[in-house]
Amino acid sequence: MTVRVRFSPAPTGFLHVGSARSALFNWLYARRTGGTFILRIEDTDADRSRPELVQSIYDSLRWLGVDWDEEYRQSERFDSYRRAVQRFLDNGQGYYCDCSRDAVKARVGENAGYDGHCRDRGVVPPAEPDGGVVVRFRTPDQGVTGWDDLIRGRVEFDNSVLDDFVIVRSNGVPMFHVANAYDDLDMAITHVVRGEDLVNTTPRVLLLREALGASDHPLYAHLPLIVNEQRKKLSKRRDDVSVGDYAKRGYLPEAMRNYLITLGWGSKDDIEIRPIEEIIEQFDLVDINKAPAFFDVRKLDHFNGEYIRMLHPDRFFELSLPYAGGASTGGASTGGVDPELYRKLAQFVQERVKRFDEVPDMIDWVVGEPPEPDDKDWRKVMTKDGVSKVLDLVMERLATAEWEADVLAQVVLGAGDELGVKSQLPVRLALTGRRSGMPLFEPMAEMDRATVLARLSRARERLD
RNA sequence: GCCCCCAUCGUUCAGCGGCCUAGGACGCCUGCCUUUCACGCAGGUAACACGGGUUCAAAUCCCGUUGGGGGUGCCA
Repeated sequence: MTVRVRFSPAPTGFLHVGSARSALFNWLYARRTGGTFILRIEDTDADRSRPELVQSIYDSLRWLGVDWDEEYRQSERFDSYRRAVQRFLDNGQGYYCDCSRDAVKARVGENAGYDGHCRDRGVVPPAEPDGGVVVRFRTPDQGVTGWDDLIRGRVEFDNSVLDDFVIVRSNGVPMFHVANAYDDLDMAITHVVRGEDLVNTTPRVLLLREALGASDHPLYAHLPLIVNEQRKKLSKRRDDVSVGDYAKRGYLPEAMRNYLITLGWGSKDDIEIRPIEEIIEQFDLVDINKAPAFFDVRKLDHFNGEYIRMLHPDRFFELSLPYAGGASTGGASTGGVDPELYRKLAQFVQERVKRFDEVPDMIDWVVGEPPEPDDKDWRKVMTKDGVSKVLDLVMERLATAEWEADVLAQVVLGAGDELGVKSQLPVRLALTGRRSGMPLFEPMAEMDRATVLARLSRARERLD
């Protein structure tokens, strides 16, 4: 039997990292087994689905390198779902119910679900839609519904705790359970890999499948959730979760993909950062962890830095150039950057950024204006003995020195040696506004003499 | 309230009854390298939630406690 898995996002928002990981695990399993990976857009709720978001889901999946073999849209399959529901109605597994929410609550209280009030009342189908009449599914009163979860082991629910749930809304549109059960059956899905937040809907889907005549069920694998630092499920409101936003901030798709996979799964050999081909080779659903995992951006940053350093220099230049002209957070805006100038700086940048959006702060002092030095940095670097003297000497020699990196280094470091003072840091702070950053002299050689001297003398004046 | 699930360093993954005086990675700290920072390299810090069993032997199996999470919609 060939593996068929699906990723079924609802287009109600941008793809977030949790969904992306679900997609990834499905995709990994399909690729590992030579199976089929299906993208199924679950857009049965017209009020909440936004068609234009489907494109953004495509974009995020493609960005991550997740490709799909088949695609379906549930909004195009309503006829099938309605036929399925009609069968339930015909054989008594489904029934009409005209109870309002308040009426149910009045009968059973706040903490209980539906009480089966309309099971045998013979409520008739509404003349027109939206007359407040829904279709419910008759769940068994006894027995258990369960499955052997690939990740969690045996999970069981007493049928007595399962309410007769709604399968068709009062507006005539079938609920996602129906679509889900019908499609998994119709599409011959063999493995359902999805978030743990869906475990409790599984018995409903299982029951629906049986009502649909399924002789067996797919294997289920419920993934542990990705949580924030409060250990709560990642939320679109509270947390930074949109895959697209990470792409914009300068994360590499390979790094994001690799990191996401390490949340809940690890290879036996303890190697985390590795080509996707190796991961595909080693991946198996049964090895996935049960416990929720915290989305640690700092570790993502580390992965990203590693991937950035693995980039061919030309590729790094290409990918980071658009960020180079971005506004810097520390200093003034760098405005548009001359690509030829940036090309010379890129090699130094590549070695020390973890994200592309760190590029502007790295180069602003060469291509634009440096930020005002931090007071603490200033005190630490500039208030040492001899700083004024070194600055004077450096300026004097720089006025006539040959404008070339080696010479500049010699001038600055030489002056320091002669006076027995560390000269690199004061010059760096005066020039770049920061205590750390790229190597000093190569970029400095790309600046013009007047600008360099002006910055040095400005710092020198401040010392008096 | 009811249902379901989870529990190894701060974080993440490894460990699937003896190889564990618990390993890797991120973070943090120290040193080396070095024009600063970063990279790299060499070290260090730090965990089996608790209590009972089972067993010759438990981080690993069972039960309970505690703690955490998810669900409980005419959303998916």
